[in-house]
Amino acid sequence: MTKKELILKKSLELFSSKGFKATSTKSIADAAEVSEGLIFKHFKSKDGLLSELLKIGASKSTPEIEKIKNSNDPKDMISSCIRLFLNIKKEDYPYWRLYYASGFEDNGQTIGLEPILKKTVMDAFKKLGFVKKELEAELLLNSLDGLMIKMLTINNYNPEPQVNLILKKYRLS
Amino acid sequence: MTKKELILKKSLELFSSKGFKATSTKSIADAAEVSEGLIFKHFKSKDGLLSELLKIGASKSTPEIEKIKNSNDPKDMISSCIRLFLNIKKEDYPYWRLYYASGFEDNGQTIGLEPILKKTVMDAFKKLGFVKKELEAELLLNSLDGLMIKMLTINNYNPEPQVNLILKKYRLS
Amino acid sequence: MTKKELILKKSLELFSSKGFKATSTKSIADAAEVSEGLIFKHFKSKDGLLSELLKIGASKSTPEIEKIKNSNDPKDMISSCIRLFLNIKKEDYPYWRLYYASGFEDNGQTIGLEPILKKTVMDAFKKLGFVKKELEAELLLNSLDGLMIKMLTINNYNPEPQVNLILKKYRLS
Amino acid sequence: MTKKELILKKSLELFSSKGFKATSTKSIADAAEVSEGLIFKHFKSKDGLLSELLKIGASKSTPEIEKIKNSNDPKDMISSCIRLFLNIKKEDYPYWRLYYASGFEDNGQTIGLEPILKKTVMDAFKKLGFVKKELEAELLLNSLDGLMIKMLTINNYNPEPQVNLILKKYRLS
DNA sequence: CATGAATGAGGCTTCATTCAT
DNA sequence: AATGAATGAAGCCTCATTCAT
Repeated sequence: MTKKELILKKSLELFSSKGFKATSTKSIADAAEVSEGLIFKHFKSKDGLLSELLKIGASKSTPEIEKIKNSNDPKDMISSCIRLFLNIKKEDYPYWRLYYASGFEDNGQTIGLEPILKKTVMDAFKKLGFVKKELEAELLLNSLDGLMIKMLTINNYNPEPQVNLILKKYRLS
Repeated sequence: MTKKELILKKSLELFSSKGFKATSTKSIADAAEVSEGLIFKHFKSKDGLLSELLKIGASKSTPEIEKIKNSNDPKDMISSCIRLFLNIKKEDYPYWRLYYASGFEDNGQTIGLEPILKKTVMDAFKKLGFVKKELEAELLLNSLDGLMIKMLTINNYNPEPQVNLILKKYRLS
Repeated sequence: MTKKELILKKSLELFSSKGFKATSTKSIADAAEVSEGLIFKHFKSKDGLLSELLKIGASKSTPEIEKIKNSNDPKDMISSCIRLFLNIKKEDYPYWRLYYASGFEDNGQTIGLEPILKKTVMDAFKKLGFVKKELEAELLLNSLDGLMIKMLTINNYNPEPQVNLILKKYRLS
Repeated sequence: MTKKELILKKSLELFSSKGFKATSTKSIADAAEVSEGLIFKHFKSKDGLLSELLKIGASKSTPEIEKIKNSNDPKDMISSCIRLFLNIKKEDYPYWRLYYASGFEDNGQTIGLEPILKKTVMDAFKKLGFVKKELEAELLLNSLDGLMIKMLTINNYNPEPQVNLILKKYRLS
């Protein structure tokens, strides 16, 4: 692992566990066993480091989400959205935690899964003949956001039972 | 309004909109048109101010939640939980935003409605004959957490349509 | 005990144990169970309180020292100086501690027993026929200063053996 | 002289002349023509700076004291202890002033030469056949403490006459 | 690429002091 | 005489960032 990668790894962990503001560049440097100056050589600023982290995280989840979007069968699509959670790797939790926390730090941004999945889910509900497709999409995503937050916050939380229950409610299991 | 109350009011606004860490005690003092020292005379420390804020907020929502808990009919109880959101006053949004954000700041705490309502909702589902009462309670609360976050994050978000949809899903409307 | 006396008592204790600078007016007020404002009503400033304390302390030891100075027999005089220590009351230790500490706080002041007793002791040595009366006086006072510091610093230190030894050295016992 | 050394030098001067508490880190930074932050980069805290200073000072006097301790002849040993004072360099006065003042700041610590020299001096008196060796050692060290304080407190004080007088009293000159 | 010394702005907190009551 | 709310300056310390090496 290069020093740059080490900085990315450790800063993600720290930002996601203690918060962006509460994490000092010094503590990142210490955790990555790297000089403080190097962080700025690589990322220009603390904000630059955060952006990079969010970009990398987003790009990691993109392919999986693309796959969902390209699904033809609306039932499959919704089912995949719900199952998505079971496939998130433990190592990617810090990224998601950071993603959700960032939504809270500055007010006014959209938060959660909506900007990522709303359009897709709405389309699926439309194809399935739901009239109030937007409301339905929102409800599903809200439930999933709630679940996600629990996963990210509680140690060793197992989302499977909830996922199954949700699938059953939508008669997808 | 006393100066102490002014500090409480302005700090709640600032903490909830910019985050606890990102809000300086100086900025609170300026907003409340008060000397910085006074904050510490009244609340000992910045953390002390936060605690006070959370305590006050919690005590505000307590009576309403007590009322729900004392309801005898389980259908009423669940229905009240869901409708709860329609009754949250705009002026109390900052408190709730702070409450949710605090859950994120330090990892490991429980977050959201679960510590407040889980037992109550579980009992209601039990009385209604649900087998997987815990899972059902969790699902409902997750949905409501997702909704809550949207309410708190998006300006002028109207929760009523979602509330109605959820009520319909549980055949409570 | 009036509130003014309480302030004097508690501030003496605190100044002498923690130092003048390290003692806040708040801590004095707390210890004396009195409002902070009252300290300033009575003594104008923290420095004023210190002066008052030193003045009171000095006036307490004055009569005993006057008595020594008025002694006719030089042997008695020196002997009394040395025995002085055995008569200092436990309750007056804080004052003496403050007196010695004050000598250290700002550089350049004379410190210790010299300003109080030098002339007296010198006269006695002169009457006893010592040639180097000044040096002898200084030596005696230095020894007594060293002893005094030990008394004031070490808990339950008993100065009697040292006093007796010094008396013997000067053939006064 | 590196900036770190400059900080050490100036802080020693200031602490010893105005007292630890009464010296602000800002005033040290100004005196050393250095940013305030640098003090904390190098010494972690104001207390850390004080410790460092005391450590350095102690290590400076150690070799001379070791030499005394290793002396075989008890007369030489005591004589060296007394003469010690004549060899203290003017530049080391601030350190010694700090050392004595620190003993006063927090109550309960031992103060002065006792922790440094008592055992050595006692051994010497024992070898010389003194019965009350402990009392004698204490008396000598008390006298020397008194002398030391005068040296450190009074500008351009010359300890030589006192040193000679003490040597004579112990028949060592 | 990498370091570590150095900075200056700003953060939280404490302090002596004032003043209306 | 006594309080306690209030202040503003100052104190210690942390921070993100820069720069010479």
